[in-house]
Amino acid sequence: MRRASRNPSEQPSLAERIRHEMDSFTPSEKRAAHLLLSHYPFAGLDTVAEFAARAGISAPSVLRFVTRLGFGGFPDFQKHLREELEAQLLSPLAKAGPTDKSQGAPALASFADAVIGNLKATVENIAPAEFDAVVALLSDPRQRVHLTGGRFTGALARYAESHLRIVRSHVDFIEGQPALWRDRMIEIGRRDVIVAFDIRRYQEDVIALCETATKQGATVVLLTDPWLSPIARVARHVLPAHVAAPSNWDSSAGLLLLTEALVAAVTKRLWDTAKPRMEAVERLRSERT
Amino acid sequence: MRRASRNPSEQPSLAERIRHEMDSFTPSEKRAAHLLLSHYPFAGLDTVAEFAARAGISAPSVLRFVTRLGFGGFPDFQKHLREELEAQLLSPLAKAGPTDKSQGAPALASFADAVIGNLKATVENIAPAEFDAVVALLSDPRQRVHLTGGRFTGALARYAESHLRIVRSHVDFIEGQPALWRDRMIEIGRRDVIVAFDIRRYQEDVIALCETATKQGATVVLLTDPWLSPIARVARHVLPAHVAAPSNWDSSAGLLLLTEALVAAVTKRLWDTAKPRMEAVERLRSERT
DNA sequence: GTTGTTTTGAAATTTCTGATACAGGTTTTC
DNA sequence: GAAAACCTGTATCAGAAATTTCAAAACAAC
Repeated sequence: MRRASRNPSEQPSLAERIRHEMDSFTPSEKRAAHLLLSHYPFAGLDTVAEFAARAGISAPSVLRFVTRLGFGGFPDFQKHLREELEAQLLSPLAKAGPTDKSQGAPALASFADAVIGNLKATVENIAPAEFDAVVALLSDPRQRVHLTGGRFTGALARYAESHLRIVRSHVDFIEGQPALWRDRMIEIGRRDVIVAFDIRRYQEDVIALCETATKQGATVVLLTDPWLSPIARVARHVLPAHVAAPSNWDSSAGLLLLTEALVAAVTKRLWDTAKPRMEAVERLRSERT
Repeated sequence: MRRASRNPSEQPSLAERIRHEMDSFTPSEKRAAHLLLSHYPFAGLDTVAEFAARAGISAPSVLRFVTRLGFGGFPDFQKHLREELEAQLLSPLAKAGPTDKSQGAPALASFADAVIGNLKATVENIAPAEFDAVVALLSDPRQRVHLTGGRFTGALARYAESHLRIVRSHVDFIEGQPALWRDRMIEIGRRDVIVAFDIRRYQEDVIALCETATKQGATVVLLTDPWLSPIARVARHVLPAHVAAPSNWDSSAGLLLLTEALVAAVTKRLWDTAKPRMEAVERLRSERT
């Protein structure tokens, strides 16, 4: 056990220790640990009863947890949290070096760094007017909205659909395979919006779908990577997202960010009609149970 | 709108109020006030007795002080301090993003800030051992991997499936509805891994699926929010992600981050077998064209 | 299956904290 | 200078919170 320096910038934070010992905990202890880490350290400043209730375990389990961490009792534990918090808040260094990426899962941390970089780059490269125009389009109740995507991005289209379909009507998901959408195309026209997700290894069938829809007079919104899918040629609006990651696969986090931001904006804009819809859905869900 | 503006720059801090009302305090109250301000807000987080001793006054005087500030009692007072502290500590993240949110789409920029904050918090709260254990599990060719999720998170499960299915064999997606998976359960056993996505408004059918699978001897991996789905009780591994966003919906970006990081790690680990598989898929795709 | 071990929560117990009543002292006011 | 109003601390109480005990349940090993 080497004796680390006692300098204030160093943080042998309790959180770190917990993370490190996580696998040696019992199931109940893990629940306590997760709760604490998720709201570190505030979750631990409540009473034992409150903490136990939030973690979904019993009070004694909480006590055993803190004892296991080496504290004499719950008050001791809380005192430590307070002191740690105070030290961290007072130390200006703490703010400078936020993430202790020293050890642990370097893979996860560096991956996250890359993704965060993507998000920032994505936001900066989006034309605000373009974003707003898409929001306006998706908020127009007269338009019918269809979502589609490729092998991987299809999941994002589904994600968008599952939210939008609650917020407004006339929302659906179109499978990528031509055989599945060819027939529908006769009904597609000026009042339809196609939101297409398509990134590198652009997918023929999605491209074909958008081209066909455009010919019918539909409006195409494209979410793609910075190299732009060929769909950009026919798309009315294009929102590119950075996708590079330290992986053999691209990261879709930027696309998800745009998707969620769009959904949030549309929900806000249609709030008067969206709210009762959301409540109705909630009611139906509870009835089923 | 019940809640006053949540804007971070605003500071209706209790400290400010105390400073303002300072001259209307009695001598004892002033001592209490000074102590509190000198170590704000930590001095107030101790017990009444401790606080009284440090301030050099009696416990009842402390009680009168907090009552005078408008709190129902000492616990109320402490709760307020904790909440204020928490809000203050979390806000720097929001400010951190110096993206030029001045113009056009402030919605997008602030949304991105919140998401980035989520990602950081998510990474910090993941136990490396837990992450690694999940990677090992998903990299085990003897295990069969099944992915599932709820209304919204189902899309993430599909996203994971579409990647994993290329990297390794025995990967599939299970629809949430019990009618669709009940039959399959007879084949689920010790050699099966269920990766479940479940966030707030935890979904009964997904919970039921995991419980059933656990009884059959399967291993459950759970990706959830910090409040932990009930599935955590039966899950072998739990990876929580922060989901709060300035929206009527939660953000799944943290879950996506974890998903992509897992896929990246598994791909790397299984690279020897994954590479030929990926090439084969590529070949098939080009042939079809 | 059966046994031994570990984990867990309900309930009883103990400790301690926050709250209150009251009396002594101080300042204010006429 | 006396009375009133006001602070303040001591002693005490009520209640809540942490802790311990113990038996049931889950789990693992055989």
